[in-house]
Amino acid sequence: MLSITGTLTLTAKVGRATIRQVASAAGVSTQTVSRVINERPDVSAETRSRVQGVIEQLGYRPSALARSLVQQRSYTLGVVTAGLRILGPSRTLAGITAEAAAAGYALLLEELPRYDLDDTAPIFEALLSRHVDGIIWAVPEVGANRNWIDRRPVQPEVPIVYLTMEPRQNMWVISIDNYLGARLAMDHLLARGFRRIAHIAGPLDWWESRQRMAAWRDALQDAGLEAGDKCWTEGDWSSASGEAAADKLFQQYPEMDAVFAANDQMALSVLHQAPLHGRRVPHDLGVAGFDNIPESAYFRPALTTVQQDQYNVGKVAVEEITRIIEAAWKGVATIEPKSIMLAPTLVVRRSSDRLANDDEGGGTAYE
Amino acid sequence: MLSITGTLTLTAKVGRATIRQVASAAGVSTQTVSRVINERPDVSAETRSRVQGVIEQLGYRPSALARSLVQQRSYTLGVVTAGLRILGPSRTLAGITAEAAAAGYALLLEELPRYDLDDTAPIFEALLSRHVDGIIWAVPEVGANRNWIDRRPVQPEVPIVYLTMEPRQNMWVISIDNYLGARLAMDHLLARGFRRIAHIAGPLDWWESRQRMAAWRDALQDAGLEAGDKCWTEGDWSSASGEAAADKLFQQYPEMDAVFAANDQMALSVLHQAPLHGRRVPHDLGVAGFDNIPESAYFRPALTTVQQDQYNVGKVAVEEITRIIEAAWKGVATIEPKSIMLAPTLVVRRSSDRLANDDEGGGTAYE
DNA sequence: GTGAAAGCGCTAACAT
DNA sequence: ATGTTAGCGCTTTCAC
Repeated sequence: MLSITGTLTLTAKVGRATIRQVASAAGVSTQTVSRVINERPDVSAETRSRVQGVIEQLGYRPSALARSLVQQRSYTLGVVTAGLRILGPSRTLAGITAEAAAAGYALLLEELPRYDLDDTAPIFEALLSRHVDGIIWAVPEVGANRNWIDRRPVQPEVPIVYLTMEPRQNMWVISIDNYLGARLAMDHLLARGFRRIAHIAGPLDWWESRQRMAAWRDALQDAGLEAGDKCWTEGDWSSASGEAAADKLFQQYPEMDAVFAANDQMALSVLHQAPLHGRRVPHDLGVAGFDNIPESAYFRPALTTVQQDQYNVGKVAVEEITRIIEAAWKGVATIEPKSIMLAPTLVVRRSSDRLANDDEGGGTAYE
Repeated sequence: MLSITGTLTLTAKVGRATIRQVASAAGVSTQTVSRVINERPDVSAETRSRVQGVIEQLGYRPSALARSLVQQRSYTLGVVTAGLRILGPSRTLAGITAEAAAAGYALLLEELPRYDLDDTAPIFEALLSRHVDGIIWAVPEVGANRNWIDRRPVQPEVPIVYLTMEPRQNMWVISIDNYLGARLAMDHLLARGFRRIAHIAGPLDWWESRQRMAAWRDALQDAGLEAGDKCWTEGDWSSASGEAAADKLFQQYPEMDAVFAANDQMALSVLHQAPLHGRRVPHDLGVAGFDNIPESAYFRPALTTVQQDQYNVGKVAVEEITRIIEAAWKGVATIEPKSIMLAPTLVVRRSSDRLANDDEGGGTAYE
């Protein structure tokens, strides 16, 4: 029977055994313990079970930190987000957490205090100093907050996947196709017979807002319809701004017969303002939104809107970045960066049904 | 002039200088470089600036990993969350990220796939193996998902702060006072003259739901009013469940003159179902919700609801846990665990104003 | 004010 | 199948 005092460090803290303590208690070398915890085949069954017994008994837990240091690989992803207070980014984050867990990666999270932050160096420093294997930049493209990209070295230390932005050369970008989504909504309104369709844009320093607005304009122009300055106005995503925007449109474009709002919150305000201007939705005014927030099926009337799968954006981002990391690790020739555009879908509800029967006003939303 | 080949590792990867490379290039020892990057006073101004020059030039960045290993302290917090798809948890997370950044801590994020997960050991393993200095358990208390707490060792390796749960002995708990919040809503409805107040509860395996419901019942009973089984029903937080719940209440408790819903989404459905049952809100039916989601000011009528500052919960959690960590690090005698209950506030809007003038129906919500 | 030696906990590369 | 040596990048003694 081996004395436990052997090479045991006497000052060992309670509750945190080291590989050396395990080795000594099991009467083997640290290397053998390492082989056991990494499930390597070249350990005899007898030794393995003995070591495993000691591990259990001592409550030993390998240090991912030490492992990362020696392997120069941390199985950790850096995630930079912004605007967690609103729902979109958190959904993307949910997709990231789920897929990262499945892929065996931990997540180091940073949230930008503002969307329009240009000095991103400290964020990268913080992440890289902790040896992340890759970075997911899940910040919407707003204003000039992508300028720093052009200042970055051509070969970054770790792969970076960018979300929610205009695809660019030589970069990994994963976005929802906002233009397509808005186009789906517009084509639907046109097909339903609406002709004078107004637009409440999101803040136009957002790339997503510009995409949605471009689709609105193109759809009208392609149909030979009017899309002049009086036909649209800008909001800031909030219901409050939507209210002001709706009032403005009723004033400057009274002949409009439909409104396409850049998100559901602003569309909600249109639903509420319409009756005050003597319009019934959808008979006198068609309305469509964007996002498909959970409540939109319960607006009155239920809101036709564009569904974007933000959860999936996060999921795909992790899938891609882990592929890149694994490839680089295996020494595969650098993978060519590509952009991925995910297609949104249209959810048709009552707010765009101009021939709707008045009687079926309540009850469940139909989709 | 020193040859750069001196002690330089020739296989050094581009873009990642080590402290040794800096030392060698600056003609000093690694200790001196360490002193410079840690802003220790005992370095001559001349040496310091020379070293700093080399650091800039080489783009050297200290490895937080190596530092964590040797100092046995990572300046990293583990955050365990659940339900990022909905807004509450993300707001708390936003408070955590902001305060952690301010305190100089990084965040390792884990999301539970389900609320009612009882086998939490792997989560702790993952976090502790990465040497987190503390853990914030930001998972709502649902069903038996707190049972594992009683199985944990009395002295955990790192401090844990629990959010959104019933305060317990010898634990750090930070919660919103749901009972108080619901009581605020109920006392307000009673003060406005409503007497037969029904309740749509959240899922009753949630601690928060039970708190809100207890306050509903107590408020009625304290006023000598009825709070029997026909006066309430259970939803699942969704607007869809709220719709079914509202219908059920109109059937089983037709004499009700108000509804207190456990969240705003379910309250929204009450607002919509009321007209179908010949009730005008607020004249024939008062309605109050809980959460103050952004849209609730734009419901029609605008919704009276309870505001809970979930962002602040996250902020306070980080403040507390960093205090505990710093204290432990300085060897201060263990701080006595305590629970903190944060008070919600009531936001009074039109849906509870039974004497409201019909004319002022539209426009801006008044608060 | 500065440096040398030792070691945090682990694994890669070689022994045997 | 197992052990030895070296070292990941840094900090902590303790010298000088």
